[in-house]
Amino acid sequence: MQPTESKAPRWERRKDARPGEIISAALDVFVEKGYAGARLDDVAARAGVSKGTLYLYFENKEALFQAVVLETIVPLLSQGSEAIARHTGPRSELLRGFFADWWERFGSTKLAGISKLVIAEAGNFPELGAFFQREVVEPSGRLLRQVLEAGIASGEFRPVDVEYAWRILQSPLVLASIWNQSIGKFCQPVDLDLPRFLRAHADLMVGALLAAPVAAVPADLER
Amino acid sequence: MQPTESKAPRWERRKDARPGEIISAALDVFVEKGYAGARLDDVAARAGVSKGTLYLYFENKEALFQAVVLETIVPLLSQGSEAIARHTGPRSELLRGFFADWWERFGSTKLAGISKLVIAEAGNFPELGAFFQREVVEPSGRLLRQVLEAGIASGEFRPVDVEYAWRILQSPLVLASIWNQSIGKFCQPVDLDLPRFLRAHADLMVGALLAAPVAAVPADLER
Amino acid sequence: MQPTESKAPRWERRKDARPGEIISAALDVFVEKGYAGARLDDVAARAGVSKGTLYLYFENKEALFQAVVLETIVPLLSQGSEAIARHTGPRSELLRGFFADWWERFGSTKLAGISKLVIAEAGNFPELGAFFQREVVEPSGRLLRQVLEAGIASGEFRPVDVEYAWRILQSPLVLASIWNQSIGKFCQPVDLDLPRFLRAHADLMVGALLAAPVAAVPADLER
Amino acid sequence: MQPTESKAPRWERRKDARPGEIISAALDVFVEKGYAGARLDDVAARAGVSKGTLYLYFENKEALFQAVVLETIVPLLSQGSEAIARHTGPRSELLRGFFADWWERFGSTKLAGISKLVIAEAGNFPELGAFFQREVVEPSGRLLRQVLEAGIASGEFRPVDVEYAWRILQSPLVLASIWNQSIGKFCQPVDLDLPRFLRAHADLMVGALLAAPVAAVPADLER
DNA sequence: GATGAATGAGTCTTCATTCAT
DNA sequence: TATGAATGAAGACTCATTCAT
Repeated sequence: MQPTESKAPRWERRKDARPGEIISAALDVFVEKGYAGARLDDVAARAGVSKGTLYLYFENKEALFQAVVLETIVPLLSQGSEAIARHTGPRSELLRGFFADWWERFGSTKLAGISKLVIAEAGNFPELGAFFQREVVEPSGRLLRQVLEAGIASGEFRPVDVEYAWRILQSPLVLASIWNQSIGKFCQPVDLDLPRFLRAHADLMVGALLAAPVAAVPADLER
Repeated sequence: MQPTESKAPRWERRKDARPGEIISAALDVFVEKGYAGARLDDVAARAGVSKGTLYLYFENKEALFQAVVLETIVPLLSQGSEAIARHTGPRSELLRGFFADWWERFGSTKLAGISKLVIAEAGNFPELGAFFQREVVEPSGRLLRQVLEAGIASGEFRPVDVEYAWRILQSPLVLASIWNQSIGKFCQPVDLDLPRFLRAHADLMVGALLAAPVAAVPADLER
Repeated sequence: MQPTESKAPRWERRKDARPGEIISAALDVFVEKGYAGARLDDVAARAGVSKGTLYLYFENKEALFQAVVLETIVPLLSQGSEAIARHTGPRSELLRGFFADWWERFGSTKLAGISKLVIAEAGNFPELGAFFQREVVEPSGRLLRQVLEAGIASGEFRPVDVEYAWRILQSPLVLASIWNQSIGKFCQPVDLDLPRFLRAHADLMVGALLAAPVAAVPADLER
Repeated sequence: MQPTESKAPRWERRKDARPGEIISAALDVFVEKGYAGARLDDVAARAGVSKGTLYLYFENKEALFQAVVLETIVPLLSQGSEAIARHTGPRSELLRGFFADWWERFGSTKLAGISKLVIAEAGNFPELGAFFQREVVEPSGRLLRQVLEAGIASGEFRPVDVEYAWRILQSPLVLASIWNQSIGKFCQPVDLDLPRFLRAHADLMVGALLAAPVAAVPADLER
């Protein structure tokens, strides 16, 4: 009847672009709904494909989740590792940079939602937790440990229990990022000043590590 | 009144005890499985009632979940400031004691599961998150802030950004307790030594605060 | 609005009767559609229950199928075993009776459809085949072997390879019953005379076994 | 004709060969998995074509299935009566030879899978069953009947109900071949000795037919 | 003609919720 | 009140079929 109407194809062939589009959609849905709560229908709809198409690219829900982690979080780790290798100058500055980068590229983004998700659902999906532990937590720990050990070796940091210190040092950032993805989304303390939080964290952690007493505390923080 | 009164009563427990028993069972199941993963069948079985009975006391799963959080968290709050008021001696010791207590009474218990659960489900239940923030996080923050301020005022601690420092100082414990409730249940690093972790935490945090160079580092860790 | 309409209950509670009703419905559907082709929706509808109800009584499709076999076929085996125990007189008569019973109670009924189903689907559902082999084929073989061995021991039958003979003797009946459940349903040879087939089978098989030559062949079978 | 002719042809195989290759692949898959269990993906892969190509030659799965049966069964039929015509000597030997041949050329081959498949699917494809009955079962029956009638006429066999005897005599072989294609694939009785089974079958059947007392029983089986 | 990416209806299974007893 | 049998909507996953390339 309407000759111009026949032009809309039922679907398009986009083999190369699909996986990325699906992963991106899946990231959104997983972060928003959690693992169990994420419906593959929703992922498909958001990616603009049909449900069946998901299974052309990913074996099942778990594989899709792992792909999300591998594609979005894991690449950050190698970036971090390069930054560390490149660095010259005091280790304390490297540490501050590391924390700042972590926050900017992970903690403040929706990727942090993945951490929250893993913590929330690891009880019911142990493989998820093990996967995240193996692919994200441990590698990221190795980076931080490396920095600490180098700083101690050079005499810049005092000797601390490195095996545990790396967890402790990053905990405030990790917890804050998780917090922002859950409770913080709805009831942010009105006056939360993120830069100031990051500064306070870096100052305290560097202070905890430095071999010599801290020299300068910004005057505006004096009570 | 009723001639049949001599027959054994069909239900023995008092109506008043039921909601509490159900909530207690639900706490266990929710902590163990998360919200979506918790099956009302399991809750009922653990409470020793039938599934239908749950609906006599709670409108639905969501209402039960809210009741659990409200009933189990509130009782936690009326403790702690007394210990602080009683304390004499160095503030650093008070701080170490505070952390040790927190871990023993909360972080290492099933109650930590509630934190995890709230974080996990706050996205779907915003009021829950707000409630937890208002009733748990902030009061506990006030205590810690009090200690820090007193230490700074007395010159024992260096001046730090108290408003943020309290979050930072407790984060490692909070995160560790949450971790233990999820991933840690299935893939604990084989050699995790909890006392050593607590010691490392207290050392680092006290080190971050002390105005004078650290004195308490064990000699065998010195380079 | 219509006061009399409220009388129809949404469903009835029939705990004891349900399993039997479901099994009966499942037998029909399985025989009609095969294992893979049987939809649990259809089973439920035919049993007059909802799909969920099936899962109150049977763990899954396979368990339902096994229940069908256990409830409908297995009881026949113990009946057969009793009949054999009760028998006195020539073994050839026992054998004729055994075959006649088998046909009447199994081969000519829709239970034979289960045999066909198992043969048809054992390739895709090996457990199904193994279950049937274990619960039906082997026990029924033991019965027949028992008869043969007793007949040989008494000198009534000539010595044959019992281990294989039992399969051979019953094959014509088994194959005919399977045939009737598949091809035979649509293209029965017009003049198939079942009693005559059964008689021919019994005559040949007894003839194959008897130590002495067969005495009487009915005159009307002569060419 | 076409200036581009010097380029390598994109498809090498002739159009005419395709249907046969597909049918051959489909035979394997159908025999292996049954109708419902056969995936067109597998058929395509085994035929070395894409799934879409199947639809160039066959309207749908059902049409492909029918083509498979029609193409593979028909060629089987133009054999056998010659062997019978050629034979001289006792009919019992002819019969033994007939059974041995049948097993070797059909019962023990993949073609037996077709019998199983037809029996399994005749319920859903009545025409298939009718076709098989008409084109395979009945012609093969005529051959066997011929042998029996000749043997009876010559006095070597006792007079039996030929019309039914031919079915009965071949049933054990037919059923065994079907069995091997389904349950037997997964749970073969450990000690099944096929030659011994064939010998037992021939002995029993010849024994059932011979007019005179059996002469051919091996001495070591005598009581 | 040939391909294979894309579709979407269909099926088993789970579980929160209802209601006859 | 208490029960637990019954419900039915929802979700992960499969695969025959279509169609843009």
